[in-house]
Amino acid sequence: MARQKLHIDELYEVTGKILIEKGYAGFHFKLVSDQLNVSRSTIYEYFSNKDELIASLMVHLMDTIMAEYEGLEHVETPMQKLRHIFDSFMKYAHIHQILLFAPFVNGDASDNVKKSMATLRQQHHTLNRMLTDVIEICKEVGSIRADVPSSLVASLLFQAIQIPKSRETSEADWNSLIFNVLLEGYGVPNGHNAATT
Amino acid sequence: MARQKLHIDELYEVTGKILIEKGYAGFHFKLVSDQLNVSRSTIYEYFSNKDELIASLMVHLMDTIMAEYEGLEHVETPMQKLRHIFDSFMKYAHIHQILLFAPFVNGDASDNVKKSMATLRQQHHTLNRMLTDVIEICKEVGSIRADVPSSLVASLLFQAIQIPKSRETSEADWNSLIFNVLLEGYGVPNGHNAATT
Amino acid sequence: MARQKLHIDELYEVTGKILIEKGYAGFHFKLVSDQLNVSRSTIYEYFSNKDELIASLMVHLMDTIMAEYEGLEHVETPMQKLRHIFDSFMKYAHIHQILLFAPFVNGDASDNVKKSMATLRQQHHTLNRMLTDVIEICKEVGSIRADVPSSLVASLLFQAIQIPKSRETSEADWNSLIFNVLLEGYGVPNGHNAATT
Amino acid sequence: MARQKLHIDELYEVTGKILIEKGYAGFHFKLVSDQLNVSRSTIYEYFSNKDELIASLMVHLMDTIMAEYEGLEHVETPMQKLRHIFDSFMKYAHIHQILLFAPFVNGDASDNVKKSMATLRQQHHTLNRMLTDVIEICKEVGSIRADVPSSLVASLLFQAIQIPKSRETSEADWNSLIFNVLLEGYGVPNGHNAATT
DNA sequence: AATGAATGAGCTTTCATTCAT
DNA sequence: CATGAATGAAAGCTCATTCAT
Repeated sequence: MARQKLHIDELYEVTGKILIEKGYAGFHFKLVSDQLNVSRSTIYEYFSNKDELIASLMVHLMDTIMAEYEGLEHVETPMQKLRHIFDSFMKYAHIHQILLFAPFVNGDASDNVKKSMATLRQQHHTLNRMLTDVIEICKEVGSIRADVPSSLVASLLFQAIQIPKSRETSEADWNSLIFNVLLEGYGVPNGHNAATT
Repeated sequence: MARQKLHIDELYEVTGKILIEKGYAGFHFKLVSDQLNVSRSTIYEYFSNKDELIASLMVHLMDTIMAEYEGLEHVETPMQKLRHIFDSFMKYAHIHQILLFAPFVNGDASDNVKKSMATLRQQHHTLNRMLTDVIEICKEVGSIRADVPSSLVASLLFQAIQIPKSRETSEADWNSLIFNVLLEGYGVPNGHNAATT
Repeated sequence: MARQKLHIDELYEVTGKILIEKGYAGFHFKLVSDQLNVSRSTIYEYFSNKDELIASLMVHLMDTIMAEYEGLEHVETPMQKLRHIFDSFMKYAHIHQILLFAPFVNGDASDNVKKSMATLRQQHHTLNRMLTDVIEICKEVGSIRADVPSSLVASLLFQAIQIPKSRETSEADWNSLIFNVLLEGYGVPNGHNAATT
Repeated sequence: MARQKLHIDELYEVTGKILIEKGYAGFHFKLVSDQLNVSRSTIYEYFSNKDELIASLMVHLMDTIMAEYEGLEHVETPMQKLRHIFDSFMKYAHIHQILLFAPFVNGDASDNVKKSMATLRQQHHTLNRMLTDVIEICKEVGSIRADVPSSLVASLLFQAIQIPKSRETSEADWNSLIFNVLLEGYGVPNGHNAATT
């Protein structure tokens, strides 16, 4: 077979795709090398083991995500901030799916992995804090019900990444709809909702 | 090693636990046999391969789930029906998590597996239909917003199984809260929700 | 399953059949127990291991064979004796096929096996000697070409057991034909056989 | 263990040897890898399973055999042709022994295996036809007795591969002798063969 | 006697990883 | 850099054999 250049970004792309499709344990170098038309051993020139590749990918993806929140302070209202965060969740839904595999990464694989995962945890924490802070402020200004735990609001917003995309609606409209439904509920105000107890 | 009796219900239990913890590809007979203190080969006396065990477990679990909907017709209002379904989602959240791995089961493993998975798909379809029907009726009687696609409502209700349980609140209260938040939204009616565009 | 009596003769029969069909290494207790509708472990009540069963079967079969030669001394001419031996080869062709697996039997399996195999070798040797003796006498009386090694004649006679049975001819006729062809050749006397060099 | 190069021809050689010694079911990769001083897994780099290796070997061997019959049309008399075929049987006796295991190959193992076995059956059929045709022609020209079924003649010629080699005679002489004995019989013409009934 | 259930040994196969070129 | 080839560890699976009932 003719020699094939390995491009890291392609490697990352394929790795992410396989992770989503097959799960963490279902990820194998063979699947990657087959799709990139390179030899399995070539990947080892760049990453010394499976977990290093995945951890490195995660850090890379997390960077993409964090970049979204650079100018967040300048966004006007807290609810607009929340919306911004939600939009970025939806925009990078696939990335968040991948990051969900973080707990599976074997940190003992190497020091590099350990470091990557530490960074990742750090950033994940930052992100979480940012979201919770915004939610708390929303509550303070009276935009979000005080009787709903912030963690629940955060959960609902985050889990929206798993909602299947609509094929009839544009992505923007679909996201708006979901955000709105979470905010206002799918119930009809003053409707026949007797079961709410 | 002293001979150890293998109980199918324990086997099922451990299998489900490992599936949730490690994912489909991360499931191995060794993990099971270690936890049950039996020999790996003993499991093969009952299930001739991984997929047969998992498929069999899924059918078993699905039966449990379907039993929940026996008396559903007698529930009074559609919204109460919806609540009933939601409650059973939450009650069997762990089961639904396991059933999410159904697409990974290798149907070619054996005819038994093929049959099990067919049954499963059938029941899954029935369940889906039931839920959608209830939602549609809720819309008709004016309990659920007509502008929200039923599939989205279904998604939100179903994905609630992934929300981490609260440690401060009783399960019943927690479920009520979630159901209520989905219905009425976490936003404050007539609050400062300018970002809803 | 209802308890099933295990009859040794059935066990022998099935064992022989499987040996012929699958070869020595392809023989498994599971195949036997399935065909006899008994439990695998039941066989161990009679034979303490695989090789013991097979060795025992072989001794049993060899006895059947040897019985054929009881009255051989009273047969008139040496060629008639040869024919008698040949007929018994053909009659017990399937048995001889089974006995061909003798070299595969693992004598270390147990002392019983060792003894059985020793008996077997002894009888095999006796049989061989008997055949060779008859051939030698045939040569002496001028019935068999002196220029053909007795071992070759023996080989040809014995290997006839592998010739597929004819479906058009009765077994007796078929055997006569083969014996005759071995004796007189399939060539036409004084025919165009220039390649015989 | 130091790394050891695996040569396909050695692999084929050892595979054939083990097949003859242990039979089809008695063939294991471990036996092979032990004899070649390579790791068992190394063999899987070349053949993805037992049957693929064996099927591949058989195709390879069959090619060797078929090459023998390239110039057969130019051989003068039919009896010389027959002799040519017989000689090649004897020359490649060990190959024919191996090919006898073809019915045991598990075609379901993979598509490659299926294809190989189809090729093999095809060639086997060609070979069979060739032999039968020559025999029929021999009959027509009066070299072979018309009262002997061609299938029997073919059987006798083919089964000669199982006759143990003589240690006292050269291979050429031994083959000539066998061919001659089959043609003319081991009986003495006009001798005391009263048992021929 | 006959059986169901359990086990270990050993074979099959996959895959991360190493190494010489 | 990229590769082909080799390897060991571990998972998948089969089967002879044991044991309590």
